[in-house]
Formats: sequence, structure tokens, C-alpha cells
Amino acid sequence: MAQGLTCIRVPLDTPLDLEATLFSGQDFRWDREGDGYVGWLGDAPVLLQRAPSGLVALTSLPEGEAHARLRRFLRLDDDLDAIRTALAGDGVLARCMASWPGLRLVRLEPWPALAFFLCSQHAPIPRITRMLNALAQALGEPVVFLGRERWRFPTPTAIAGAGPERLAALRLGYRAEYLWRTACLLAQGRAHLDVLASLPTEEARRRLLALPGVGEKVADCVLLLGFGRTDAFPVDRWVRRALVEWYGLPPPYTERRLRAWAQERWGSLAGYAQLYLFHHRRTVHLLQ
DNA sequence: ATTTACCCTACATT
DNA sequence: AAATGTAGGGTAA
Repeated sequence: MAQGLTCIRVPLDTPLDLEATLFSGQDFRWDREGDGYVGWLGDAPVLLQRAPSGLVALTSLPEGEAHARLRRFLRLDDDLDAIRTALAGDGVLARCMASWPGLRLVRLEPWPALAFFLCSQHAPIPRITRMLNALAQALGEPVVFLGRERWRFPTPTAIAGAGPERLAALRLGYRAEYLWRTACLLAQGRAHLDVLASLPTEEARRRLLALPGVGEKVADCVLLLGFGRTDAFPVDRWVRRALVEWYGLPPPYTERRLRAWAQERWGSLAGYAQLYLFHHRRTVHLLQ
């Protein structure tokens, strides 16, 4: 084992499909390396590998911290069996979940989540990944892990300091201006993400919507993935298609109307429902 | 409440 | 072969 690294083992009693989980548009900062995956637990690089009975993780974090962050990232304290059972009463969701038994919801840190989904608008996953990698390499702090240099995701201050032109040069397009302005507000202390954690979802949502470049879809992604609000239900074109095609909802329904329908139906598990609907609808499309 | 323009990329079609 | 068209995890005017 490499020097100074901690290896932890996490037994799992529920399925875990790392490939689906890490590349399904929830997080964008993972690389396949050998039969494992290198990504991030907050600011710490980590190597994740499946083992017969669970998961093996290699990091420079102390053991306790590594366990805590991994549990948080993969939401291992959620009772996935209970969640799946509750949702499987819905035949459509039952099929989605059966197709992707190891797909899990992840949990990100608030600031990267906000930056990720600001950049995600109107872009396919490979492009989002490129934009975020470019941002990290240009403005993030370098870390050597497993013999390679990697870059932490840049802070709001680093992005604010770069200026909109430099961000645009990273091929962010019109998102450059949004990301820069939002980073400036946070860096100057004129907006705060940490306080949102203690607010009800609707109030937190209102505050996110006040940030430049944050509309309903992005706000809901930040709530779901960055703040762990499983009652949030992001409606993008894939989810819209799923609701129209599989539940017969009228195509002209507004995003707000679709969201209200889903939250009424699935309540605090709406975010889980969204994950399975989104991923299944999208992968069905990719197979065609 | 609806429509439109916005930056950029990948891929299909002509 | 180069040009044109289209769709893509949306937001703000």
C-alpha cells in the first residue's frame, strides 16, 4: 500500500453499482482507474473499489473520517430497502429500480453541487465533465494521489478571482458569467450556502433562486444533491419525458406543475423517485 | 404565463 | 468534404 494512505472496508447489505452511481449526472468528478474509481470525498481524493461483500476505499484521511465521509457520500445510513419497498408500490418505479438495482443517490458538498449544476444547464454529461475538469485544473489546488496530480474543485474565491473571461476560456459559454457572479456573491460574504442547511426546503429554494444563473431545475438539483433534501424533485427534459410517457401527464404541464404532482405522489422520497426515473429514461434512450 | 435568445459541442444529414 | 441542421440536465429578459 502507498505510504500514508488509509484503507477501509465497508460491508454492504444492499446492491451498489458504482459505475451507474458515479456517472449518472449526480457527481462529475470521478475517473475510472483499473477496476476502481478515483474521485473525491469532499476535498480528499479517494480510490473506491468493489469487493465481494462490500466496498474498499483508499484515502489519506484518518480512518474515522474516511468512514464518515463515505457513509455521507453514498448515503449509507438511508434505509434503502425501506425506500425501495415504499416506492415499488408504483409499477413504473418498480421497473426502473429493477433495471438499476445498484443505483444510489449520492450526497455532495453544497458549493461544488451549486457550481456543478450551474454548469450543467443545457449541456450533456460529457460536456459538463469537461467543463468541471477544466475548472479544477485551471483554478483548483493540486493534490498528488496515487502517483498522479489531481485538482480539488476551486473555491468561490478562486473562481471569483479568475474573472468571467478566464472562465469563458474554459468553454463554459454563457455559464461563465453566471458562475462568476455567484462565486463573487459567496466570496464577498453577500450570500451564504451554509445557512440553507437549517432552512425548510421551500425557503432554501427561494434563496437559491435568487442567485444568478440558478433557475428551478438547478435549485432543485442543489437541494437534492448538495443539501440531501430528498423531497426536492428536479424536472429536466428526461424526467419530463418519463412523466409524460409513463404516467400520461399532459405534455404542456409546466415544470412547477410536474414537480407538484411528483411531490404530492412521493413526498419526502420524491428525490429518490427522480433518480430512478431520470436514469432509466435516459439509458433507455441511449440504447436506441 | 409564454416565448425567445443566449454560448458551445457533438453528431446526423445534406 | 464541408456545410448545415439539431438537440442537449436551462435561465433570464
